[in-house]
Amino acid sequence: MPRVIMHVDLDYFYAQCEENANPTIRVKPVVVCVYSGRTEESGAVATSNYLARKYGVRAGIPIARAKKLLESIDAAFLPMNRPLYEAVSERIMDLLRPQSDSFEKVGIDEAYLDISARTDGNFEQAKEIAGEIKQQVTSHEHITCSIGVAPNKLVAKIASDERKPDGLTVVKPEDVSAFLAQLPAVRIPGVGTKAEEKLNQLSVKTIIQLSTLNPNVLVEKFGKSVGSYLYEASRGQDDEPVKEREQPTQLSRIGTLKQNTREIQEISPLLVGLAGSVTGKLNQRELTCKSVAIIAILNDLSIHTKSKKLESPASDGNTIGDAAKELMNEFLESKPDAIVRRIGVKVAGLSKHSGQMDISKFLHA
DNA sequence: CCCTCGATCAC
DNA sequence: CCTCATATCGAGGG
Repeated sequence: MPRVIMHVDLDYFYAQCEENANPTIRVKPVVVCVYSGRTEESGAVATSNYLARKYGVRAGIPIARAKKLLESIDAAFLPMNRPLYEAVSERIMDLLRPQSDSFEKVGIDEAYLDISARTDGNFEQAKEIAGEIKQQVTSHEHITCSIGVAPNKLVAKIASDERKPDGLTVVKPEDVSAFLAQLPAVRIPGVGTKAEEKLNQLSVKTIIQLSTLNPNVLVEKFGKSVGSYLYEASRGQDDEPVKEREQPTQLSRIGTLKQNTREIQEISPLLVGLAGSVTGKLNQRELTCKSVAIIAILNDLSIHTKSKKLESPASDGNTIGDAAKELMNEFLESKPDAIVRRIGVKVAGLSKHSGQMDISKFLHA
C-alpha cells in the first residue's frame, strides 16, 4: 500500500504576511529586509513578493542592489517582523495538524502531512483534502500556499515546488518516474550549487540523466551518504517517515559589528549581547547545552568556527558568555591576520533542563 | 568513540 | 559590500 504524503509550502511567506498586515502595499513590489545595522541600507533581502521578483529582487541579494533594481518604482521595503510571522505560522500549523495522521513542521513556512490512513491510499481523495486545506488557510489567514502530494516526502516537496504560487500538484505512484524525468537535477532537495557543479562534471543536468549513473560513481564523487541519497532520489525513492520534530539540537545568534575589527574590546559588547540572547532562548525552552561555539565571519566573508565542550551542561549567561569570550580570544590569537566583520554564538548538545543537579558541581564546591 | 572544524544546503 | 539559522556530513586528531 503506497503512502500518501503532502508537502505544504506557504507562498513568499514573510512578504505575504506583510501584505495582509497592510493591504495597500499588495499592488507594489514588497521587499522584506534583514537590516544589519552597519549603515542605513546595509543588509540582505529575506524574501519578496512575486511582483518584486519580476524585477529580479529575490531572497539573499543585498538591499542596496534591490533598491537599485526598483529605483523609480513605488515599492515597499520593510524590516522583518519575526514575531508576526511566527504567530501567523503557528495558527496555520494548528489548522494543518488536525488534517493529518502524522505531522512534521519544517521551518516557519513548510510542513509535511502523512494522510495515508485517512485517504486509504486514494490520491483522488488526497487531492480533495489538499484543496480543502488551501481554502481553509485562505479563509482563516488570507495566506496562499503551494501543495505537493506524492507517495513520499521527497517527491511531495519537489511537487509543491512545481507550481507556485497557489499551486497544487499531485503525483500518483505510477506517475513518479515520468514526473521526475523532465526535471533538472537541482530540483532535488540537497542539490545546491556545489553538487550541481559536480554533476555537471559528470555531464548530468536532469534527474533522468542522474538515474543512469552507476551508484559507485555517485558514492565516489559525493561520499557514501549523499551518493546513495542521490541514487535513490533520482528514482523517486524515499522512505523517511513524517514525524513531529522534537526540540532543536542547536541554537545560535549572529550579529554584524559596526565596523570590521580584531580588537576584543570592540567585539565583546556584541558577543556578550549575542550570548545573552542565546541564553534567553535556551531558558525559554528550559534547555541546557553541552557545548558552546563562536562563529566569526571575516572581512573577506570567510566563515570560521571554534567550539568547546563544557565541563557540565549549563544554561546560565555567565558560563556561556565566558566561554564565548574565551573562544573568541583563542580564535584571534590563532589567526593574527583575521579582521572580523560578523560574529555569532551557538550552543549545541541541548537537552531538557532536569532538576537534577550534576554531582560535579558539589565536588568543586 | 569523542571532539573539533570546515563545508554544504536552504532559508 | 553580502542576513540569519539549523541540520548534517566528513575529515582529522586523539
